[in-house]
Amino acid sequence: MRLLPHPATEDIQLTEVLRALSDPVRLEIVTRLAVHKEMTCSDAGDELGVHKSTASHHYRTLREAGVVLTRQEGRLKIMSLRRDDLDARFPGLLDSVLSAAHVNA
Amino acid sequence: MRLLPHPATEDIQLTEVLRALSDPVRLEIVTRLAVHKEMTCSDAGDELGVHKSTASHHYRTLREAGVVLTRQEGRLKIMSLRRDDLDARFPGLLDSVLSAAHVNA
DNA sequence: CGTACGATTTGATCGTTGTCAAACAATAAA
DNA sequence: TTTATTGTTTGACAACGATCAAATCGTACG
Repeated sequence: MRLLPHPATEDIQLTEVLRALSDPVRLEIVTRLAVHKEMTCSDAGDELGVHKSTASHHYRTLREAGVVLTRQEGRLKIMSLRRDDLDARFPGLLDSVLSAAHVNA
Repeated sequence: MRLLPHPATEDIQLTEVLRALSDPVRLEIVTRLAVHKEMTCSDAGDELGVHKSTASHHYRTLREAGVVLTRQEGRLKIMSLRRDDLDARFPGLLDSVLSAAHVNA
């Protein structure tokens, strides 16, 4: 079970998180992760309406911004929200965004 | 005392607000507005370190996203945060962003 | 009216970004 | 080892965005 490179919690930048969340496709990914806890990239991409390479680009953006954590299991890559890390760094931010996006966070 | 065109509260879009706040210069403007309540564009621009036309572009972006309200008094334009509108539409969002930006909201 | 002031607009430049398509890589399964 | 599955990477392209400089606009004041 490998982990892809992620920024440390203290290196997560507010403007980068906001930027990552400001794209509709990425916000959709995040709201789904809020509901399903974990998702494979394949599942996430199925209903996004963009090419898989585009989806992959968004996964990377979210990961590099520190919003999601990605681990590899077999040939699957599994994403999850970095809830605790984000809450520690920017208290209340993720919750308010999720509730603003009509997700029962 | 004239008002410039602004989006109605119900037309404020989450992704546009996040996008507006994701630029360091604009986030700086917003954090100053959180402290000073009202600012002329001239005052705001003085310490931003960008050309006044660049600053003007950011004012417009914030206004069109529904983050700030701009009114004209004489030859001054005065900006203020749309706190109530943003709170009504996206409860807690602005506060969490401001506190994340180290502002005693 | 002419001048100064405050701010926007326009034009140019340069980097970034969202997108698709096609090629590639890595892992699992037959 | 061949094949299928899962994602990533690369390349190309169009759109956007941040920036500065110069011109412009609107308002107030001599």
